[in-house]
Amino acid sequence: MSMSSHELDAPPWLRVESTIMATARAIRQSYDKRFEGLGLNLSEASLLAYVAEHGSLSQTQIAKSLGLGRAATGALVDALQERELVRRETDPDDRRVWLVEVTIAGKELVEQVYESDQVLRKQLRAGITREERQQLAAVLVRLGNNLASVLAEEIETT
Amino acid sequence: MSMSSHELDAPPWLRVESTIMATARAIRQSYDKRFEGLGLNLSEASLLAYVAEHGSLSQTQIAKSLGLGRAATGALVDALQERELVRRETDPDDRRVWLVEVTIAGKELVEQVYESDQVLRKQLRAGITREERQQLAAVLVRLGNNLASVLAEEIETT
DNA sequence: GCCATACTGTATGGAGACATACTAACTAGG
DNA sequence: CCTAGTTAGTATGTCTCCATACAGTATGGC
Repeated sequence: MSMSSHELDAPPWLRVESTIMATARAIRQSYDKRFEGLGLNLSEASLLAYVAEHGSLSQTQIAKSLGLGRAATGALVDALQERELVRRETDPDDRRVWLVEVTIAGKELVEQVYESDQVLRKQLRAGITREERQQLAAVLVRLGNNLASVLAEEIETT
Repeated sequence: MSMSSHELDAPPWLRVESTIMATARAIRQSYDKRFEGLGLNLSEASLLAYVAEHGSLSQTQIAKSLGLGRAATGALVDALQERELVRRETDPDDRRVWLVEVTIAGKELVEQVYESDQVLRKQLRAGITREERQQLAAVLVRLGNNLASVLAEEIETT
């Protein structure tokens, strides 16, 4: 609602931050809505698609690849497992590990995830060139790196 | 360690979304950390600075300007009021309304907020030109508009 | 004046993620 | 061996926000 036009009259740091934040939230909302018919949210769909593509993976590997914590990843796997879209196999080489795999039903669902995604992506990209998208990503990554060093610095002796 | 943060190997939609999301979270974290010494988080600092600049405002006005919901705004005002950085005055013209004002102590703190912000902003902007920042904002806004129409469309059964 | 409607602020419950701490299990040094 | 340190997954508490529902108040049509 309040996301459409960003005429926030807020202090500058908040303006930047909240624009990014609001955009992120909106993307999540759009995808959640789009995937709703499939009974998935964005995170679940992402996990499912990722595992479908890369096969048997430990939860820690998944967490790292998806940029989530291990706890959050475990919860997602729980949810997907309950719907039998995914199953956990024991790792013969390491008894601590669950190897996560997509079931047949899961693979079928992934197809629909891809379709839904393509429709939505097209809408989101309207009026934004490929070049702009790439620049957006590049700047965000640099910003992320700056943030990482700021946070790291803060820990070391300040 | 967390330097190489973003080599996400995730599905494309998640890559875009999670980059934005992660960046937003990191910004929030950085500011929270920076404001920690002042006993504030980003949202509280923003609210405080905003009210300090614009004077007596209702919570709804503040919520709108800061891009938050009314409930969240009320909670922030509660927290700031408890520390006596802000006080609520009744509106003589409308008994539903609280007019929020910054106390003397609050105004002093705002000065420090500005200082902290300037230091951090400089670090975040390292290696990013003004032009790039403006483009970033512009693209985000367009993306936000696309998202808004997608969400709206979804409701109107177009 | 009286009523329907709209708006302010609050309470509550839920979503989604993180940080921390814990158990079980692996691994390397002696 | 066996102990210390590390890692995988889980449990718990917290944070920040949203959505919804509610009570009190305002406002405009009649």
